[in-house]
Amino acid sequence: MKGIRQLAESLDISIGTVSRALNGRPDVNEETRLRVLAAAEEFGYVANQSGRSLRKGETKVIGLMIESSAEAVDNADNFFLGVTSGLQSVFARHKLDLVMLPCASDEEPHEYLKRMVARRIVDAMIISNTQRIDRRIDLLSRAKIPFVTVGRSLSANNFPWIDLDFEGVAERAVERLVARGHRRIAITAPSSEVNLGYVFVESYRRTLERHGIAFDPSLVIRVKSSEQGGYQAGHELLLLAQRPTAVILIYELMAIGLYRRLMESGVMPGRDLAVIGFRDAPRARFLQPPLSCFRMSLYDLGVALGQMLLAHMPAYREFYSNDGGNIIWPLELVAGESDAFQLTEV
Amino acid sequence: MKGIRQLAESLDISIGTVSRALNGRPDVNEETRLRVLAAAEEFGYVANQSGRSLRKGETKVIGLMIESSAEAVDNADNFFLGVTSGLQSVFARHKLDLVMLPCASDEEPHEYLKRMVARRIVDAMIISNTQRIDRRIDLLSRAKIPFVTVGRSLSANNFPWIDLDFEGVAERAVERLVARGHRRIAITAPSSEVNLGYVFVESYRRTLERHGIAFDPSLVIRVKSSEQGGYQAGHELLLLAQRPTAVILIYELMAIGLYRRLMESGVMPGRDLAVIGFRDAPRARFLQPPLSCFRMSLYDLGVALGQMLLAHMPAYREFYSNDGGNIIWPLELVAGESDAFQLTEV
DNA sequence: CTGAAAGCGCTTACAG
DNA sequence: CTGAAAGCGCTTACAG
Repeated sequence: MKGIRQLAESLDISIGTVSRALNGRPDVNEETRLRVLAAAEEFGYVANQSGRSLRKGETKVIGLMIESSAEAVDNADNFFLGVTSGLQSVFARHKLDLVMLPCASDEEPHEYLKRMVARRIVDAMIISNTQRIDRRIDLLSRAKIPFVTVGRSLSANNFPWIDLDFEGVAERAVERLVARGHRRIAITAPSSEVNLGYVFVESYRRTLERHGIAFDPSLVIRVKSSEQGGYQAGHELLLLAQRPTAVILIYELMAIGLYRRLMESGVMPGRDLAVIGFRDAPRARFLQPPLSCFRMSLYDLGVALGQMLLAHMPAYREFYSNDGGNIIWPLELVAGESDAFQLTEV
Repeated sequence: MKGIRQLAESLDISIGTVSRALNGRPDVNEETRLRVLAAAEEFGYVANQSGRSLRKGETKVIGLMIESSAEAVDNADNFFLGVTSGLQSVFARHKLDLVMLPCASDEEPHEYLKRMVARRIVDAMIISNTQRIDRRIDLLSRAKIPFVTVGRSLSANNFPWIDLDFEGVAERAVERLVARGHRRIAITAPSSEVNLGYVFVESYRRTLERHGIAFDPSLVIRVKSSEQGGYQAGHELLLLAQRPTAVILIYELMAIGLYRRLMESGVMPGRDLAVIGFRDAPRARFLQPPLSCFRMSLYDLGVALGQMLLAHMPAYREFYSNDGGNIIWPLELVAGESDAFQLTEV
């Protein structure tokens, strides 16, 4: 079986009728439709996507761009795989397929996206890992490709995004530690220009100042967002002249490396140093003492991203209310034991 | 800028010449080519993939099918992200793009693949998680879509595959444990029909028997290949009337759950029970005592998969020798301390 | 309700 | 070296 032509020939009707029958158009005799459907099923015929796309100007494919850097691999981040399920549950309603587009680490993300967009492989894009200045946002805006980002950026002031509540997490983490008597609280920040780092540290700073604690730049530890980065952070913490009594992590897997480095020096998390992590991750659950961190549903985030994206696509917007609001995605505190001690005055 | 027609118009030449210039055909005046290239760059023109695919009958896209089940998400497996880099390094040489096709957990993998193949979104496929009987292999063979699998299967006797050396791992693990005096060695096996489970257990059985140790079905513990599965395995081990002195795990993350369950009962891995894991994973490196396990390069595996696939594609086979040989991918032992004790007679 | 025909954006023999 | 034209597989006005 090749194409619609062969199928039509075998049924002795025109390709137009076959197409209409297959696409559920109302102006087809019911008996004809049944014959066509049966034959298509028998021959395993499915419309060639290229022909269809060329004619309709749409591909019915949505792309999710991810970065497959060595760092991402080492981190073994399940973030996007988790989000994927939620996205698909929304897209499936409209027979849209999701493909993940991995940008190789040796390719510039902007160039990669440009190529994907120009080739018109997808109708819309979801991008993530937004940088403070992110040219991809201009690119997509100018190309008029519907898109939504995971993460804010300064690059444009009006585009659809959903971002995790980094402010809220930093604020609540600081509050929690201050309530337990901590005044010297360190924080980790990513060494890259990813936007969330700025948001996170800024909220930390504001919350500290609200409590009359001066912001000390030496307590902002810039490391990679990885297990290794956590180890490095532990190392740097221990070297500080006046050691902090607490540390807030920006990335869940850092806790693993941090714990290890601390324990190597006989410093016990949850007893000698309070630790609060970011997102609850299955892999971090084994930590002893259990890590205090924040939890969210990746699936629900995927659903929200999918709906927001469709609300911005002409063909689907009727089904989704676009209130124009971007979303700060809330996270729920999971109290562990890594910060469960009251600091006694030294 | 829309299509080739507009670009040709702006240059006042025919679309045929533009196409030839852009595609590096030799029969184009060098000056003309330069003008075309400059204009294309300026307008950000890139050939529409649908038009191109339709005409050429190829998409220049390779698909990597992955399964985004809840289990896969929880496991946070970086396996495919790691392989991706290697694949891309090969594909980039031929301007082929890689897309990851996530099959939703509520869709039957065979149906999903059928749809992807029929729509002709990709020129070739890489599939994984091969089952003992896997209809996807017949599907791809019949559709004449070039493909390569990660994992063997009984479904066909001649198709290109690369599989991890499960035999070798099981064999060496058993040898190692026997050499340390163990006779009662348990093994975990996946509860699904995934082919590797059969290979793994069969090799374990053969090696035991070679050492005169009878195979005891009660020591084959069927659990999910996940952290939770490891916990469950630990639980079942402890319940066995005659407790084994060693256990071999089929999946790296199981070690995390296993350790936890054992420690809850005061059973210390590496002292009270020998443990050997499968693949070395960044996340498992924190385990105390360090896990004895096996190591491999995901990147190199990706390169090998990419090359094997291209050797089976008419358009690229000239560049790659296809010796028809499938590959059993070797893993290297990383000796930890989880099995570093000699069993003394009880 | 159905058929014949146009055309989506490309690439490539074929002429010249 | 270049242009004009055919045609890849579809969908969809347009006639009837």
